[in-house]
Parts: sequence; C-alpha cells; structure tokens
Amino acid sequence: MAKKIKEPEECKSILKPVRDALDILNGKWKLPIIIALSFGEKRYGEIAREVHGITDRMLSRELRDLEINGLVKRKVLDTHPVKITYELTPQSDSLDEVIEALRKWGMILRKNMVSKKK
Amino acid sequence: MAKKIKEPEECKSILKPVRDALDILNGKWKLPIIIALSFGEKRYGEIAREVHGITDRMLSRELRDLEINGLVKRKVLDTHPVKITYELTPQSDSLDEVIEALRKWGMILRKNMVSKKK
DNA sequence: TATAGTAGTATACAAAAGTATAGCGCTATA
DNA sequence: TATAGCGCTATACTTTTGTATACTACTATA
Repeated sequence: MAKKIKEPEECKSILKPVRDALDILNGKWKLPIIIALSFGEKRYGEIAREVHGITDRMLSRELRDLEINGLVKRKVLDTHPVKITYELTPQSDSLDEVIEALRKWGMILRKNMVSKKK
Repeated sequence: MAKKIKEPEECKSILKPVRDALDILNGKWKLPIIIALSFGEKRYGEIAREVHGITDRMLSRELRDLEINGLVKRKVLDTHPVKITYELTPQSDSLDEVIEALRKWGMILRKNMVSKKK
C-alpha cells in the first residue's frame, strides 16, 4: 500500500544507475577481461590466454573500449623491444562487489542446474 | 610471489561462474526487467511502461528467455478477460546483491563523470 | 636459417541483439 | 459505433557483437 505510492520513484532510482553501469559493461567479454586484470597488470597475450575463447579482434576492441571508458590503463614500457601492459584503474577496482555478487549468483545457478538436471 | 602461484586457479574459479551468470543476464534489458519485477508481479503493459525505451518485440522475447531460464514465472489468471502477470522466481530474488552492486557502481560512475566533465 | 612469440590490424562474414512499424482478436468504455 | 487498452506476433530492417583467417614488422631463440 505504502509501497505502491513509493514504488515508481524507487524503481527509477535503481534502474537509472544500473543501466548506466550496463552500458559500460555490455557484451560477453568486458567483465572477464577485468577479472583477468584484477590479479595485476598483464600483457596482451597473457589476457588472451586467460580469457578462453576470445579472439584477437575482440580483445583489442574491448581493451580499447575499456580504455576509453577509463576502466583500463595501457602502458608502453620503453624496453627493447617495447613491452605493453594493461592494468585496472581505480574506477574498475570498485567493480569488486559486482564481480563477487555475480560469482556467487553464478555458483547458485550451477548448483540448481545440477540438482535439477543430473 | 605466493600470489603468482595461486593465481591461475583463482582466476578461473572466478571467471567460470561469472561467465555462467553473464550468459543468462546478457543484453541490455534483462536486468532492467528483473528490477521492475522486483517490486512485485506486473502485467506486460506495466513492465513496458517502466522499462523505458524497450520495444514490444524485445520485451516479449526477453520475458520468454527469462521464463525459460527459470528467472520469471508467467501466470495466466482465468478472470474474464484473462489477465496475465509476470513475477520473479526465487532464482532471481537471489540477484538482489548483483543489482545493488551495479546500482552503487553506476552511481560512482555518474559522480566521476560529473566531476570530470562539468 | 627457420620458428615462435610480441601486439596487434585487415578483411570478410555470420549471428545475435535491437529498432520501427503495423496488425491481431478480444473487451470495456465513451 | 468508435476508441483505447490488453498481450502480444509479424515483417523488415540496422547495428552490434562475435568468429575465422591471414598478415604485419620486429626480436629472440633453436
């Protein structure tokens, strides 16, 4: 009752930031890449090996996207030959909670699948 | 050091469930629909009005998808004329943490944008 | 000298996601 | 009788996402 009056505003106040977040994290690969980088800076090839199934094209596009949105920093070290690393910015450090919540939910999913199917 | 040895397994153990979760929550609309339903069961038209910008085609497809994956229950009430409602299942109730984490992150995003841009 | 790793880009294509618009049969209301 | 709401589906289209394969120029190793 009191809920019905309050609801529309409450619903919007959740929807808006969530949609902002989803706009940046969209697609199949962004969070997996961020997770891989959450263990420390990595080189292109290292990320490619950890995020199974991603193609070079997608990886380079997603890294560029993430860089544009300020989630990832690309660093060129002037060793010889040059070495390039990617690392997270504070912006994506703050994704920890999102990732942890998704991990937990994914595990619940799997448990339910197993108990239903097999 | 100790981290480096542990990392590959640790990384995989996070990546797998997160990717399971993302496979089900993919796209622009699933979480917004779930958020709308988190305030209680709703009819098709009500959802359409709350999730701004979604087209009928997408809404009916996403609802079917969510139903198939056990996140939403479609109920047909035999009033006259029939009334159809959608409600969350316990499976998607457990998404609360994910949504809350995304909401918080989305708000941080917006704050940073404002302080950088305007 | 041949091979493999480095960090990607180029090209072409297929599949999925999303948009726009129209329409259906039904019922309740003006 | 006309209109609006109900819960969708149909058709056609565009955009985004993703795959597959080949290629570059460089360096280090076998």
